[in-house]
Amino acid sequence: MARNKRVQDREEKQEEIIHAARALFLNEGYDATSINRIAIEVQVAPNTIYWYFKNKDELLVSILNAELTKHLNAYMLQPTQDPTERLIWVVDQLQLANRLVSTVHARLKFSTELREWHEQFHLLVEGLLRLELQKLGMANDQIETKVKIAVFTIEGLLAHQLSEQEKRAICAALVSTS
Amino acid sequence: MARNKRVQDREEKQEEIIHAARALFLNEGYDATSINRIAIEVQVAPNTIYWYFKNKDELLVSILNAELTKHLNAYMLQPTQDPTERLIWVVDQLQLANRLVSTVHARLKFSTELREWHEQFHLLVEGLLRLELQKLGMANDQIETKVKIAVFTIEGLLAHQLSEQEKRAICAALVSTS
DNA sequence: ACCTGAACACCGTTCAAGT
DNA sequence: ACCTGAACACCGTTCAAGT
Repeated sequence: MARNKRVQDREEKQEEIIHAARALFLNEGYDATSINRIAIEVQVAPNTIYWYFKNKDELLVSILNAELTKHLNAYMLQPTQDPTERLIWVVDQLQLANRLVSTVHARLKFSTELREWHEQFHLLVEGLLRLELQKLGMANDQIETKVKIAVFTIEGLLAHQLSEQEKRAICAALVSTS
Repeated sequence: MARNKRVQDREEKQEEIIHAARALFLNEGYDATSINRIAIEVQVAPNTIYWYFKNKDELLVSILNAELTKHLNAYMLQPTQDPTERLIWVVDQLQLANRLVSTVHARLKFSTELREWHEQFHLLVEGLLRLELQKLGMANDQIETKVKIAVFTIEGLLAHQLSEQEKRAICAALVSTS
């Protein structure tokens, strides 16, 4: 059917743009990557990007959703049961996407779509953390505060490069039930 | 002396620009405040700003230094000895300058001067926190990790608006010695 | 439906010229 | 020393026009 063919093409092209933009955002940064630069990579005119995405921030959100799906899958399939190691694993994964993470925070004030995505992401991470802390048998009245401290600390770990040793000590402290 | 007179004038004009820019950065935000807008406020041509400050980020650093001096003074004069209350006080002060704080983080990647200022600021805050935790008699091998968690959590508190209740619970947990 | 050339409005910053 | 008019290079985005 012509209808389906077209939809297929559109999605392929969208993914092509997402893929190119993702690489550029990670390597050069969001601000340093002009729409023009992405367009060159995909071999179209700059304004063609706007046929597939409402604007630069929505393109970013599309990239983030693709990344999230990918990593969430890996998280679920993780073998380790040790909570400290699981937390370190998450931090390491986020570290690799560090540039995207800080871009999200930097652009919160410019895009409501991004703000919504960010809020969803926070709720998701908090939910996963809550589960881990419950599994450890932490008292319920402590959990909410600990979860928030943990989430903020993870963000801090990403924003400020610490040594491997400091990172591990912090992660261990975050999941300690004392 | 003509020499001194001139220096005086220059500093006055600089402070005038700092004062105007501070208000605009706080009310409208750094990005939303064009150099042109500041120039209008001070009644000069846009490029005149560059006679007094190397660029927009250096103007920001000047504003930050003025703020820091002011608040550091108030911190030292604070009457309360309760560590939780002292911490909440700091968070509240930073909350009021919230827009400046997030601007600093957003612009770290664009300005080395700002990066240096930010690092100094972190060292200062960590130092003050370390002192507070030592006063509480916390074990030395725990302090470094706790200090880092506290600093990151404070940043998180500023970035994400929480309720008064949550804020207090978190601050209390940060200075708990258990 | 998809793509483009040309333009728009705006930005921080620079430079040569004035006093 | 201090200030300015005019320009530069660049940005994300829009619009009318093409196929």
